[in-house]
Amino acid sequence: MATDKSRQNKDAGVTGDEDISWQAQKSAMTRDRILDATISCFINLGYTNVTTARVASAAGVSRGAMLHHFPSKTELIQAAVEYLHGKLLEDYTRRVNAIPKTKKGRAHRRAGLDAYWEYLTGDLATVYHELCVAGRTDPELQAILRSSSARFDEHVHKTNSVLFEEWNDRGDRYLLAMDVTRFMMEGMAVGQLTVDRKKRIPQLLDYLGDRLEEIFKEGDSGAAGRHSSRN
Amino acid sequence: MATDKSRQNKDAGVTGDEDISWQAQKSAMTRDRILDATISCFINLGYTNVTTARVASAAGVSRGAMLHHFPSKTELIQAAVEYLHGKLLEDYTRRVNAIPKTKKGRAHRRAGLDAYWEYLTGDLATVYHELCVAGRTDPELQAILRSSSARFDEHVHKTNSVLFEEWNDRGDRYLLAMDVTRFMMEGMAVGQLTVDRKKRIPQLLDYLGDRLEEIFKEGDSGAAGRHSSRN
DNA sequence: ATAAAAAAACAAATACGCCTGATTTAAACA
DNA sequence: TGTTTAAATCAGGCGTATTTGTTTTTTTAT
Repeated sequence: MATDKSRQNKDAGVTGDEDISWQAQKSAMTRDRILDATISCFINLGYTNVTTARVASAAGVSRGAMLHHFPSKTELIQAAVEYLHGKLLEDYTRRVNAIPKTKKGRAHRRAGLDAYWEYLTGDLATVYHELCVAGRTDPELQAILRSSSARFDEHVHKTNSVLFEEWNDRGDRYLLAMDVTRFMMEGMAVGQLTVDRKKRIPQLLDYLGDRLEEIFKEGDSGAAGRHSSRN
Repeated sequence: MATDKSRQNKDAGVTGDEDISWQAQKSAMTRDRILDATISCFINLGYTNVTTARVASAAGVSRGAMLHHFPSKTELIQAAVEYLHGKLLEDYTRRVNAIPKTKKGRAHRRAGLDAYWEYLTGDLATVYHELCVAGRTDPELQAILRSSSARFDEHVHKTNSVLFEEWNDRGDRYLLAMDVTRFMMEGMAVGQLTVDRKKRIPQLLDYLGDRLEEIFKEGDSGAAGRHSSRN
């Protein structure tokens, strides 16, 4: 993977300084187009219904061309999963950064919850969840996911540290808040897969937000009022 | 294999009231054996890797015999899903009924949480979740699931009404408690699919139990009630 | 001109549904 | 009661369709 096609600049003095040949650019473009098409197929068809022919059709290339870039389906899936992780990170950070900087304190944290919810119910996270489920009985996919998810979790953790920076020195309470948030919202996202429960979602988000405030409030006023998280 | 020839009731006029022929019994037995094998294949192979040949092999019958009972794979899946729902109900009610009758009040409700957790992390619920995920891009499976899940949800609701009978006249608070419980625990169960988080699970269950008590305590004594949870 | 990139044809494997044949059971009948 | 007939249950093979990977051919860029 990561087949860098940027050689043949050895001594071609004629075209000289072009260390990235135009052919390599085009190749990389079709490669990305194929990966994008794979993600689209994940979204539209589901992981199990993805075939190399459908991906090639969606990408607008022939199967032969695709097999040239990805010699086997396994390598295609592997590259697509890494690509998906990158898009997940970009999606998540984009939503978080879209929170107005004017929001502070509780409103800021609540906006973080909403952003996380939008992220979780988006197509990318849905597909990622589907891949995790499929990985239960697909050791190959499981290995691919495991190798990529470590970096992903680390980056999310870092982003959350920024989001909840006023709290990330709380140790156990911080972990509890993260777990409660993640699990409850993931459960809500999964539950929405089957039945439409949009009406109760806002209420549940409100409730979750209140509980998070509570978790850290208790830690605050329990000992002494240090580190006021009011803003 | 397993051909128990227990049909010497041929002329035993004493038991003459057998209006169901022994052939029908045997047929129903192989039918159930096939359905059990299908569930096993769901568990061991995953929904997408289930083929008619594997099911027949696991059931110990030939594909021809299976096609006699289930003319197409779709009908097999449909019957297996209904069968799975029945087993899910039986599993859930068995765990709930296994709660010692000596437990009362808060301890009883907490035992209900544990039972629900054991149920959610069991093989059957895991497979059911997998089917729901696969149904996203499989309209046929989605229709099958929808037609069966209604009765299932209704029965679970009834069981929960017994479990939390002291609260099932609370309207909104009851719905909130059910949603919070279900979503958070489902999220925990899903999260455990990928990463092993067994260490934090008890703490989270404790937290969830406390929040449930809190929800109804507040509703009990208005805005002031913060007393210890009594029966 | 050469080598990469793209397209298309080809071969192998798998899975589903259908068909025929064999065995067992229930019923009909002398 | 014993025999025959019909129906159900079961076993296995065959053809078709789909998918994958390989190979061959054509196009394109350097």
